[in-house]
Amino acid sequence: MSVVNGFNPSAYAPLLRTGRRVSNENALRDVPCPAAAQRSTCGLCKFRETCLGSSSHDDNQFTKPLVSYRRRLKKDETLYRSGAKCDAVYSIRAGFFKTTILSEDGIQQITGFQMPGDLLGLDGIGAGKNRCDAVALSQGEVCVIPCANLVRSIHDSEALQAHVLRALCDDIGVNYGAMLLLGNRRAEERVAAFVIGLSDRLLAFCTPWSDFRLWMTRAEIGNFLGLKLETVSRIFSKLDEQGILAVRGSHIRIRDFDALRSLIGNPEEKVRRRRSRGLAALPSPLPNLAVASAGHEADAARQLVDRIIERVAATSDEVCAIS
Amino acid sequence: MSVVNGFNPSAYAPLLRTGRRVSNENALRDVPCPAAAQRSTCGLCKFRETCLGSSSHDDNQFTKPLVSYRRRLKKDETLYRSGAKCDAVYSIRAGFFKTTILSEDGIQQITGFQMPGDLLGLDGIGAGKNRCDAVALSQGEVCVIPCANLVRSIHDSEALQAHVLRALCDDIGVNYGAMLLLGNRRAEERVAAFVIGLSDRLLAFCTPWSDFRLWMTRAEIGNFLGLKLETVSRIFSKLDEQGILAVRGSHIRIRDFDALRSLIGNPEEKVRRRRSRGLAALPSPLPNLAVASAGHEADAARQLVDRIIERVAATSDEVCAIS
DNA sequence: CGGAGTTTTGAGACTGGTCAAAGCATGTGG
DNA sequence: CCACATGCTTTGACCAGTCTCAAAACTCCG
Repeated sequence: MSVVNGFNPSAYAPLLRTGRRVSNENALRDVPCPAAAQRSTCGLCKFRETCLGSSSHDDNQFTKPLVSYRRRLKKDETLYRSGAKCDAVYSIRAGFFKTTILSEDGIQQITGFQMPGDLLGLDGIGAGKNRCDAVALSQGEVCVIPCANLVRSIHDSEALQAHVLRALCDDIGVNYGAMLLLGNRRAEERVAAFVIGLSDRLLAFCTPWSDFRLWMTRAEIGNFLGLKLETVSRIFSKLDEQGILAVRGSHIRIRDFDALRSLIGNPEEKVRRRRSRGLAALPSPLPNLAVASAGHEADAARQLVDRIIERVAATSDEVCAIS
Repeated sequence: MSVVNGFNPSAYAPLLRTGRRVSNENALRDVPCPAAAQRSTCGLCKFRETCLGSSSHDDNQFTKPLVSYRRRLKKDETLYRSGAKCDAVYSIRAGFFKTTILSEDGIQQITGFQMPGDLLGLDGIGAGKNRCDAVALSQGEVCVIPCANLVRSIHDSEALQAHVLRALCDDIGVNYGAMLLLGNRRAEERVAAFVIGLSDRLLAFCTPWSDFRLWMTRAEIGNFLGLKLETVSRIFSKLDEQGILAVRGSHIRIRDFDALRSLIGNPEEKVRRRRSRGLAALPSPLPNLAVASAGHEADAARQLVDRIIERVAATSDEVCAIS
């Protein structure tokens, strides 16, 4: 680890203290476990080693700082717009975001939800233009990494190059998962997978995985999942009745994780129907468990172990509340 | 252009001549315009400048050859498997391919169809593992680019780095388009968009855009589009009846391109219903025409002009048949 | 307390899926 | 060269899941 690695609690503190608008200062306040979030914010960042400049140990040469400044956003504020020149990439320090595309005939599709530790705008560096709109779902803060810095640094540092390639490829993997979800899953499965996916990512971000806030509206969830908001609402209600989830407005709690997970491959009594002809539901010719679930792959093992440990250990839901 | 740029007609000729199995030697025979295909194969390749090594003019240093060898595949042969170590990336010289992912519970999703000029396996370089299975839909041939070569060369050549980033980002853009298709479009729109997309790409690949072979089965089209094969078949039949397409088995002809295109935003008399609430169908707040249609962006202008010229000029369908 | 936006819930319509059977195309073997 | 087998495609009838429209309930905020 280099001395200056970007993780500096004091640099983070102002975000907690400031906030002229008390009502909207929810970027961290609403995260059930602010201390944990604070602790891990820079630790999750892919560029933490080089963000503020460091004497890079792999190339034996000095690298200039990646991050030029930080930017804070209010809820509903747009970070960047599709089609605009991509002059920077962003690493999320705080807050939740969505990215959307807009078709020629005005149809909007949410392509993803992002949280602290995620990168925004990386998909624009290839063409030099942003492909999405990025909008804050809550108050948030991002580290601004100018593309010029990034491209230069990619050339200088093999580690950084690997990071960027990795992030891009992971993104593609996540998109593949989304395509599978949209193309092959019924509504209930999609919602279940969505909640599980959120839970997984929140866990990596070190907040409680079973009890969190949905930063997006039903309409946004539905848009992302290819469903209408009413359908999402109905499924939430149904899973609530079944005791699998506890949904109260924008707050959700996973009460039976296994049941939730089992919804995905086994849509109730439809199972016996599933031996259909055609492409779907092959009896898994080779035991390929690696793909299509999310974007984990190399860290998957470690994360999975962490998750299992935490989930098993957590008989109560008050896991992170100690801090 | 460097002297050795990989485009060498004599190197390509063997593929045309060989073929112990007369019946399956259809990689090029079935393309309506073999001469055009041959002409453009290497010209479309993103690595044509450096594939065989060249004194790169942007870095003023000698670059080692990218492509180590070529590999020929029979129909239904697997180029690489998901989860396997990604030791190479492939540039398609001939033939058509599909990439698929397999979920943990055995559901398969086709993530894309590839044709000459496209890259395969690039999404694996980040994690070092392939994320998809890649399978040949026809006899084909690929240039094998070992990852080691590629990663080394990315570091040496800024142009190549840009190419790779560009290809990855374009891939992401295409995936976004697919998500929009799967999440927001009805069956007829999906099929129409699929045919148009194929046509566009075949045109870039310099084969007739209006009259081509569908290399994939109905089941594969349906899987890709999130529909069942019967639905695809029904829609083909319907568009055939309407005189928009002429579909005979695996051969398709676009008879009314404008009508086909107009199907996408305006699903018949549903238009007036479309003033729905929620996220969909905003009246296009900003005229953003850049996204979500396909992967073109920088070359879009040129390609578009070409396309329009060719499409307008082509009163008959026998465009490329001169060669 | 009132208003705007979000969520829930219901009733009915319709798209697309499911199952089934017949029609075709392609390749194989006699 | 033809008959047959296999796999793909087409078409029909029926049904289920999801969408649409509508209205009431709720939440958040001024």
